[in-house]
Amino acid sequence: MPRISQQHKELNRARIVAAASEGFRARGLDGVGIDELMKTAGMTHGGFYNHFGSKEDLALEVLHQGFADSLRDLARIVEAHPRSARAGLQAILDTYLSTDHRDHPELGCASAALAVDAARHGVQTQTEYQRGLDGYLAAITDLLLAAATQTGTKLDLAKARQEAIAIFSQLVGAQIIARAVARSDSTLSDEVLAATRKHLWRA
Amino acid sequence: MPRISQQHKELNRARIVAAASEGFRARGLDGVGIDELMKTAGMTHGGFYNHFGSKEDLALEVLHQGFADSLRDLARIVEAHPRSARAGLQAILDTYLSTDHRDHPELGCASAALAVDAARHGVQTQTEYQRGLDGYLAAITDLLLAAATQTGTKLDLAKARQEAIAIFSQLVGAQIIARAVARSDSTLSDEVLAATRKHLWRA
DNA sequence: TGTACATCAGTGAACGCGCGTTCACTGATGTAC
DNA sequence: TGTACATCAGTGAACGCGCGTTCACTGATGTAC
Repeated sequence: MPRISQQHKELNRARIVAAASEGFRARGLDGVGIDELMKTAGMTHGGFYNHFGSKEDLALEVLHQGFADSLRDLARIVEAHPRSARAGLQAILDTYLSTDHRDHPELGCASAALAVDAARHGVQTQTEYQRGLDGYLAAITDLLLAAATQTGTKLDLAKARQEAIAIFSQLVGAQIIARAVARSDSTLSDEVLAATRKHLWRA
Repeated sequence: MPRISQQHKELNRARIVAAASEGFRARGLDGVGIDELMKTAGMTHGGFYNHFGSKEDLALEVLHQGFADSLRDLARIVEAHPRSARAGLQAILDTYLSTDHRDHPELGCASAALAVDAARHGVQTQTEYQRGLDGYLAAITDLLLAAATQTGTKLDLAKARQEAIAIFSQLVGAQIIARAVARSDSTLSDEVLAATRKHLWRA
């Protein structure tokens, strides 16, 4: 059958990244093998190295693209509430802390799914994670500042960023904990998400 | 050399658990092999199955003991502030969000280190994690109630528990994020811990 | 208390398996004329 | 436009390696008399 056209090659590459994006987020960077990824992408494992130099390279691309996708999702939610930054922020919190997000890590936030993997991997992986985190924090900070302006509250940049970090920590932590007990005690898992939601609403 | 006395056997078993406790927290349940654990414990790998039925069994014991240890540490901090539950709580937050805790996951909170592993493992692992989490939340809830009583604030049980969940989510999330960028951007990592500390102090 | 024997904790080789990676091969694609 | 040839994406077998687990062996420990 080979060889394949150049655009077909690019499509295949995209398929590999898509398969890895879901697989890595669901089961970790070391939890899915190249053989399985390539099978999911509709190929055999040998061709992998026509696209990537190593599994590590793929992980970096997945991390990069995963954060970009998440940021795009975030922007879309904000745009759906053009009148009120506060409403946009609340919509983000609700989406993030939904049981749907908990039950589908493969489609969800790369930060919650891959933070621990980043911590256990090399500097390159951490750098990619860090860039994504920076983007996230900047987006939330902007949203907090916009909300403050709209409601006439005073809020300086430093404090807004501090708040953004605290909020994001809470989102990631709650989702990770909720996922850790999802199969053993779904009531407790639901409670963690609900309590965090209520707690954040009050601020 | 073999066979060994019964108390020596128990000591060897404890050594295996200790090695696994550090290894698993530092690099995950699937990140350390039995061969390495047994070597760290001062033996060869073959004897492992005289102590545990499988690696999974060891993981369950490590999780169980890890949470018990952490709860004991927590109680010790509280006892160091007998006059003020509020001061005890603040000491816990400071300890948890210290750079020292970030830099030594192998000696730190089992929840922050192993939550993602629990999510990706079987129901038994999740059940063990859940029991530990329950203990943690109960301890923080009690502390919040005690602090409210001492300061004359009204706080019902449901709200205290909600607060406890929110606080713990934030602790775990901040520590996981801080660890994920520790090697790539220590300034950002420090900032995450500091911002979360300040945010929690205000409540 | 002393002896004879069963037990069993630790050893180290071996097992099957899946991993990341390499490679000779293939034939359709892309290119030079 | 047509032809001849180089390129190279995907295939599938193979590589070395580390994993969790098994097992025959050992000799000191524990026990029965």
